[in-house]
Amino acid sequence: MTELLVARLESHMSLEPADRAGLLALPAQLRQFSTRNATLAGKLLDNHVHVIDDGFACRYRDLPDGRRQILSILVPGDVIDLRQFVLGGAQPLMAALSPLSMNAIPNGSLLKLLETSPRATRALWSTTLVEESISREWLVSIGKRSALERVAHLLCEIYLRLAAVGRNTGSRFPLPLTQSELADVLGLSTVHVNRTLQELRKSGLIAFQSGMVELFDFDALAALGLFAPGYLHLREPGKPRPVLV
Amino acid sequence: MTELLVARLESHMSLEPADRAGLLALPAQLRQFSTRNATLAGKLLDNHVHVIDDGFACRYRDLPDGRRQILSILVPGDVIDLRQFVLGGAQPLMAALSPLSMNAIPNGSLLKLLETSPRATRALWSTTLVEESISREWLVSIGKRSALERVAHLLCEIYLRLAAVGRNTGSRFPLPLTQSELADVLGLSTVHVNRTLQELRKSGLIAFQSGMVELFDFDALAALGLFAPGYLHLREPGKPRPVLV
DNA sequence: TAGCGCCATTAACATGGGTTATTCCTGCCC
DNA sequence: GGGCAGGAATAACCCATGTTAATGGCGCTA
Repeated sequence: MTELLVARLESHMSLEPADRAGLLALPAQLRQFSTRNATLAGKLLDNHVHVIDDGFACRYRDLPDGRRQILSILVPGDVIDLRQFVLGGAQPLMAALSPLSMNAIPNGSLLKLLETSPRATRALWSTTLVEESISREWLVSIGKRSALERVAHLLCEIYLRLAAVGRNTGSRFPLPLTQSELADVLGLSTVHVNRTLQELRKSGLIAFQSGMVELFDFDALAALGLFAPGYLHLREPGKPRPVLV
Repeated sequence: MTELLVARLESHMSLEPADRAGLLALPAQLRQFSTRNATLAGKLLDNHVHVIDDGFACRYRDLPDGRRQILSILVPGDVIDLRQFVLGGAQPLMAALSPLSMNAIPNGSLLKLLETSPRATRALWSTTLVEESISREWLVSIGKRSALERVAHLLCEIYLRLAAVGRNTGSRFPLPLTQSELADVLGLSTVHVNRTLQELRKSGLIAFQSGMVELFDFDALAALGLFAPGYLHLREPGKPRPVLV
């Protein structure tokens, strides 16, 4: 049951049939978490790697005095604990932003696949590189983009990431974050997120209600947010990206 | 001539003798760049991976209207183009922050090593994960830390990263960035970086002159910057981190 | 359907850090 | 050794965004 993982890997690079078969043969256990907002600490299986099957989660860091920064938004297809698998040590905390289902793959099975398939290894490696690329783009947003640009940029990003795994409906997609959580993503205050969303609504660019976003003019929003999709490393349908070997 | 690379990998995880030997056997060509401030675009060898041997560089992103965000500071031991090697596609721009020497390793040789050594693969993978971890910590800084905390945090980070590859001298270390470049790292204005450095100097915590920093009280600076070194994934001397397999 | 709690919205006000501009310093070049 | 250029240091002023606080709405649950 790791089709979604394969789809995700193939959104970034092409796979050989043997690698795809190896990945699809990985044993996976589907696990459900119904409660929003719950930290995932202690809920993940030890010695397993988890792939989000449905729902949203986030990584975050808390500072001692209560400030919180959300470090990444995790969507279906994201592998959420490769760092621990490869490097060991602690991961940033994670929390569910919606009811969540995940596939848990035993470390041992994955390890066996990686021992025999350098290409599958590089495919998984590349998902961590894409995540890094996204982190860096968020640095640009928080460091240099205005509030309006930041919000526009984030909406464009999430839209494309969801579209890559088929979780959008035309120009609509789910985004189950409160304004206060968006504030922690964007390095803004809740109040200012609200002001900024109002402004985007008044310009007729977006609707955002009950956790659903609609983009009325993606190109205009992308221009406003100085959004350039290259950092997502998505292969365009017609243009497979050259891959090593 | 890739001892520094091995040292760097071993600062994060332990290597088996065979892996170390394979890494040390990689052919490498030492290349010098004497001009500061020059973009590295077009200066790196195609189909090679580069490891910084001496000097500082940075990755950065320019926005169309001239805003610039520095995404990472690259120090000796850093491998600077693994993303391109694994994922292809474009990398963020890079620039030299000082005269620079780098070892260029042919992609083919590296690929051959990775085909045969899953552990060496995971070691290189882990350097990209550590870089990602650093990017995320920078997100916390820019998103949530005050200017004073940001500067303090950055100095602690660079100090430890340089110490891990033996490029500090007691509590002193090189940091060849202008205040305006620091501003682009920290998401601040040049003027405010200056104000903040003055404040740290007045508190007797640091000296910073001609590209050399001295930390008079690392612990106090770390407390001020809410600095917790875990995200650097450095193995403490006495506590080797458990590694897969 | 009453009551509770979380979230969104808005207003009024405060401020950290940005902007602009000037001076100073130092190293370098002719 | 005079002039020039880039960086550092300051000052004065400004504004994008933060803070605080109050109100309203909506979906639970009993």
